[in-house]
Amino acid sequence: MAVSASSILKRLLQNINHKPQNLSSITKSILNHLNSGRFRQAVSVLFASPEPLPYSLYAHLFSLCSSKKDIVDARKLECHLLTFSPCPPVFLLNRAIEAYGECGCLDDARGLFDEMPERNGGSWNSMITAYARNGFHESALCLFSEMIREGIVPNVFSVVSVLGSCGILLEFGLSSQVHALAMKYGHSKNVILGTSLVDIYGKCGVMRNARRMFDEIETPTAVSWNVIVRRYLEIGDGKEAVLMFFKMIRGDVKPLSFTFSNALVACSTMSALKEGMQIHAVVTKINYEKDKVVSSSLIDVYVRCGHLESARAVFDQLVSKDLISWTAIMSGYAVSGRSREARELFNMMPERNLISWNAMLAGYTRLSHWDDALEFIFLMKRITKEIDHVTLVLILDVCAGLSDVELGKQVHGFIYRHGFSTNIFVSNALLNMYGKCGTLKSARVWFYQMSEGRDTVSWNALLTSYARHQRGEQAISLFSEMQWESIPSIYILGTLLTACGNIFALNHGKQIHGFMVRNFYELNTVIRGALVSMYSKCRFVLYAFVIFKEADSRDVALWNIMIFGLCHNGRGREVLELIGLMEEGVKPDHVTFHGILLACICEHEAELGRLYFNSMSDEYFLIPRMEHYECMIELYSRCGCMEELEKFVKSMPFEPTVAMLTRIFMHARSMVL
DNA sequence: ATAGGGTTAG
Repeated sequence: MAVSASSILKRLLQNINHKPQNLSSITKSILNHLNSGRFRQAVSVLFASPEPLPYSLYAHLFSLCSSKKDIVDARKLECHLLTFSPCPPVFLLNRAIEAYGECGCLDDARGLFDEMPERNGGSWNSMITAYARNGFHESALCLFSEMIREGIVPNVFSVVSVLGSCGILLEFGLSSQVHALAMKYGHSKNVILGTSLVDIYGKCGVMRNARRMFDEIETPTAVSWNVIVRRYLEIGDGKEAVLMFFKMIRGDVKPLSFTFSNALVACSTMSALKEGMQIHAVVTKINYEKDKVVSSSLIDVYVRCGHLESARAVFDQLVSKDLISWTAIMSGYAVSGRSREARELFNMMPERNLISWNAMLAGYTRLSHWDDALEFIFLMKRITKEIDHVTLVLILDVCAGLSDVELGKQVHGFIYRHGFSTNIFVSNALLNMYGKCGTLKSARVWFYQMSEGRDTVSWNALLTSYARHQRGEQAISLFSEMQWESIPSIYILGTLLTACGNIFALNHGKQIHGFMVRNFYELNTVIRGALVSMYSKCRFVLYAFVIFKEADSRDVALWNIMIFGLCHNGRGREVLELIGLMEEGVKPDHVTFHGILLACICEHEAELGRLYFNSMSDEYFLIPRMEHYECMIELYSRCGCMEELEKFVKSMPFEPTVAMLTRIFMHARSMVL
């Protein structure tokens, strides 16, 4: 309340100049009470006195009732006003309507509105706002159209008020009409109107219109910028959100703290470190570092970009840390795989809520630390009684990780009893749990119980379980069923390809490949790998090679799949030719060398194998693993290089395993025979 | 006299 009692006093004194008599003692006493913050006494003094007051004092008292949501005193005021002023000015009655609206007493507001002897645009507007403030947006819209029908020309205030309700009801068509009306009456230059139009078109998801409205605003205010950034963020266009933020900075408009966090969240979703850091610089420049909300978003940006230390620095320099900033940094450690440090922070937290508990638990499950997770769940059960769908999903993941279907069934019971079965995340996690535990029958039963509640993720979970448990045929037959109700994701297609490879179902594999081509799925590296692997396993290595060659870029995993595919088909020579072509930037890893050594075995290239084996540690700093030693033993044995073999076994940093000795023995015997 | 946006952690 910018209007203080003393400024009222000043205005009253000016009024008095026209009226020669002195300020009444009643008015003085009321002002006295108001000055000392005794609102109720002020009103009771007023009511006790049979004397009209200056209008500005009534106005002030009404607005105090509004802010205090004091319905009783608002009614007293109206009563006093009407008793002593037979013909009060319209604006005072509008104030009364507002007060009733703020107090949530729509009947009083509407009653007064209907009984007013005379109304102006402000009266309509107060009533419309009263409906809108109390969530009766339909009534607000009805009243607005009634106003138009009565021939009252809406001013900017009415238009803006009614647009607020349109925005909440997502009334795109009506908004356009009101928009047209506003233009007709020449309100096109008003910033606030322009901003609400940006807001509404954005809320209705018509960003093109929103952007056009924004571009038409001559000098957007900080609020206008906030709206456009927020709306871009909401429709998932983080890039444009961030671009607009920087445009705002270039336009020398000081961002609101909301705008900072909106822009930072956009950076988070895109893992845009550079932009995040630039925004951080602006935050520092205009001294917003103390802002808890901005800092929490900043922490999240750094966490998601993998810059945990920067996140920590932001957290450490916060003077007053709250639950959210604590949770943000703790969860940062948890999701980065540093659960020990996360737990230390968790223990240090001055307070925790369900979100903090869930974040810590998620840290354990992300790392597959199932035992820690389980212990934590029991602790959680003991200390906090709270649990929600996120907790349940995590607990089910733990059951799946531990393959503990008995525990999973108990959780299922809990879910049933507490009405979580309709939550799609929970029910999918349950499905996944049954699937991972290998209880495919339960998975299938639950899947059909989900009936209309299931989605693509559910299908994926079921199909993946079948594929993983050597039930490729069933997975493939389910796939055709699935297409009746959902569009398969690229992931599920990958899973199916793997299933086809495992059961040598070349025709099914080809069908899935064809399906992807026909439906313009983008073949990323992972899917390409699945295709290469499927075709190689089905002895169709030529196709595999074409898929491999057609890739725009190849990572080491794709190379490895191709190399193993060739080995699998006895094409060692081609492997040895191919690895000469490994692109710059793709470094061979353990798996690559395993494949190369297999190829050497295939082609009886003992000397070449030795060179590659040595280059592992000499050139690539890879420490050979068990499989590489096994390959070398196999290679030397097969080629009959017994001296090299002996030397090699003696040079090994560990004793040969039984399996190794058996291999050597078998080869030696076959040579003798 | 009356008008717009409304954030951060799982």
